[in-house]
Amino acid sequence: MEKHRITNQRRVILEELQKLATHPTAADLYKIVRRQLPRISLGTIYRNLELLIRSGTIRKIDNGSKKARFDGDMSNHYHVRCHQCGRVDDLPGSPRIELSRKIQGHNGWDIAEHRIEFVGVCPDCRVNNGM
Amino acid sequence: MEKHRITNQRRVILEELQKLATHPTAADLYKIVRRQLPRISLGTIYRNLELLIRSGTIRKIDNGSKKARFDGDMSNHYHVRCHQCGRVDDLPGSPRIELSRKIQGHNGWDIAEHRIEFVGVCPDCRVNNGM
DNA sequence: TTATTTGCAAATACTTTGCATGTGC
DNA sequence: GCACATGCAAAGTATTTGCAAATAA
Repeated sequence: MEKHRITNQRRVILEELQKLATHPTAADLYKIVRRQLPRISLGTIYRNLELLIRSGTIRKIDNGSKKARFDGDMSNHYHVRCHQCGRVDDLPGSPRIELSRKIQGHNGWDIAEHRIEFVGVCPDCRVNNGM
Repeated sequence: MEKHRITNQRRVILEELQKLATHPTAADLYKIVRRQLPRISLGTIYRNLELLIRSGTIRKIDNGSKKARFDGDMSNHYHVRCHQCGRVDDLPGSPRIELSRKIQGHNGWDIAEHRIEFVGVCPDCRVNNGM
């Protein structure tokens, strides 16, 4: 098992991520954390996010874009992503565990989990579109 | 509406993609198409994939990795992704259209579609893991 | 003390783009 | 003929990494 220290950088990164419901990108988080730690580097953001993922404290959201987004809420939930601006919101309601069970063993695959992502247009973009 | 020509490059790229059930990356497809068109460039692969997506002929699969994968099968289906090697297979069974309907209108979102991705370990990796 | 972590900068990986040339219609 | 497409190389964007200095335990 890896030995992890509680550095200021690590603590602030995690605190800020857990404070947000907005699933920030690494660059978003960099901007936010720099308000408290102006000398932190983007490399440190990435290294700590990676480490926090490995330790099961946070998770990375696979969204269509090239930029990864991060989620400090480890409870099981689904996401809805805006096709236009990339914003990701949480959805209420608990996951359908039976979905994974149903697929289990299909063609020799060992299924651990499933993700559901709804894709649409967020309220802000709807307004901007003039709807 | 855009005017598209049927170039050799475009035709071969589409044919090869539709021939495959393996959801290749752009680089995979580049390697395959070069067997027929040795002078094709990777830029042309990307430009044509992009154009074919815009015209609704193929689709991009959002998988966790940094490399995009492409799917020449536009029928509605779900995917299963290998956590270890990145391989993506199709799953049988038709999508649960009622899922999107159920979410529709949540918090002002306009939902167009949903995506389900199962994540696990593929048969090959299971064998390599000694299971 | 000392193994881990950081800041910085350079490197990497994938994708996109500018431009002169080529080609489908 | 000419608008669209290609090949090539350079640029762009997100992320990762090497290394000397800093620091938590």
